Amino acid sequence: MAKEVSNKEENYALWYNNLVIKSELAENSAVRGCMVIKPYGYAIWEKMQAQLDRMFKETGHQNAYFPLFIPKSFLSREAEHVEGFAKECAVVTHHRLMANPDGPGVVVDPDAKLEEELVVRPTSETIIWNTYKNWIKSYRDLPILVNQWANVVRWEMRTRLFLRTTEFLWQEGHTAHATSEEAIEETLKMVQVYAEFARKYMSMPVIVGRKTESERFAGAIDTLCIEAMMQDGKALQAGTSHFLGQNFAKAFDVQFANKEGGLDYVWATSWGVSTRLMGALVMAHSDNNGLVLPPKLAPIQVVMVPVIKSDGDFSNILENMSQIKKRLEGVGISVKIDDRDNLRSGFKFAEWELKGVPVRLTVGPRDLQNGTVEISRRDTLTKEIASQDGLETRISLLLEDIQENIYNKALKFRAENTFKVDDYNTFKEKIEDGGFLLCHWDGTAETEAKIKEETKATIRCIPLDSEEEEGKCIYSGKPSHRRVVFARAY
RNA sequence: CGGAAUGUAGCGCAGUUGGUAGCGCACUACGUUCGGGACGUAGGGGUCGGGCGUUCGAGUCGCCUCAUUCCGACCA
Repeated sequence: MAKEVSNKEENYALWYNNLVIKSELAENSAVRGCMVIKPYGYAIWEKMQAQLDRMFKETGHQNAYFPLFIPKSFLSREAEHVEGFAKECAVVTHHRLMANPDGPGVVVDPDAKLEEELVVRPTSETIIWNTYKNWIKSYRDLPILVNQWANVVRWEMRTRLFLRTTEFLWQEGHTAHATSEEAIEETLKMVQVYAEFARKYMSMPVIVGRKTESERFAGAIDTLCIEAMMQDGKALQAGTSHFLGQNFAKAFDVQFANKEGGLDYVWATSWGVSTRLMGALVMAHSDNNGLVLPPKLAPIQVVMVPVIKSDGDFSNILENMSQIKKRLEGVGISVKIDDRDNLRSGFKFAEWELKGVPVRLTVGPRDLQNGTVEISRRDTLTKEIASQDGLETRISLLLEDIQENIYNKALKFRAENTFKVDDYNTFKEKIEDGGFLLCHWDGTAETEAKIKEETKATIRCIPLDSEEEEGKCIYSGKPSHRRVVFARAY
């Protein structure tokens, strides 16, 4: 099965399907494009969750939980917001089933029609701001720094495993502030948290930037984002942080008494990342042998595979391995001993590589005799024989090295596929090969739309750290002061 | 929502001009193996996505329907 996978390097979905996670659908149901995550895959999400949660708490946030169902009317309070989400909402209209009077099975009880329909949250701004209204009376109640871990549903026309599923898991931060400055600062702070997470933990380089008006979140004044490059050269938006201004406060009438005794509308932000990050992780690092997980997010960091010659040796080897396991666990490394006796070691090697475990230790009769162990690293697929002495330090350093190496590899790939382009013909040629194109743009939505129409490339973001540079718009020739990032995106 | 394809065992598939369901992998048992995806023997597992129709007889033909995948359109 794995051999088949390796022939289709561009088909990341096969890895999802065969290795970690599986897209399954209830037959004959209206459930559409909802993923089922296998335990091993979910463990990766849990690792991400745990780290992000730590980072949110470090920046002063608390977790809370709000309802799954949103009264339909809430959604229409903010004009742009409803426009952005109206076309992809699942709606609850009834609350009861009954035995089918005309045959077997059950039907919706027509008498159980809801007074007001409920929308399954596509995002929680509305229901949260409806709640915040009751929480906020005075400037003393501010800021509110809340995060929610939840599932959301967006009934998009087309799903793509992990990148755009109908139901997905995410976190959404919703903060309320007394001043515009404070909210803007929060927006910036959280996008930087995402960038740090992507770089340090996912080993995935990202560009931090600002969305253009047309790519902005429905209801936001400003949207910041992190953009990553996948191995096929396409861009993937991996996280967003929005400055919502007073839009939602006004829509839900959330005012507070300021220090001066006057009434002000609250300033808001929202920010989120989702299970899309798992798609990013797969597409950023995988190779033809399967997943390559960064050690910091790998559910299993070290897998130990015994090589067995006879039953007698097997128990000796297992004994030796569990000693090593204890030592490694003592320094905080997660270790799995693959003691399945019905599989050959070669099969296990391939299987753990498929699952992306960063380091594999092989112990056989030879090693037992010599006090050695074979160390294989997933990122480079290289092996070496090492002494069992001092293994804790050696493996700890190796895990750090792998973490860094796959980051550098991804960074190098991005650098090799990022180009400054100054004329439109070159742009049209280059964009076919994928990658990021840094170009001048006149700042108009019209130009942006034209380029998208003609090349399918969009402005991924205006990098926050972009330097001022005078130039001419690649499309219109009008003056421009900085380059923006164009790419085809997922 | 447009175009194309697909739906048969857990997974991947075959199934001829219509004749009552098969292969590989996986699974179970036993044995031989084990330093890069082992092999033998014996087993278990199916309302052929669903419905209606044609027919003596439908996995196969017709109509409808549901769902999936890919390409578009759409998409904080």
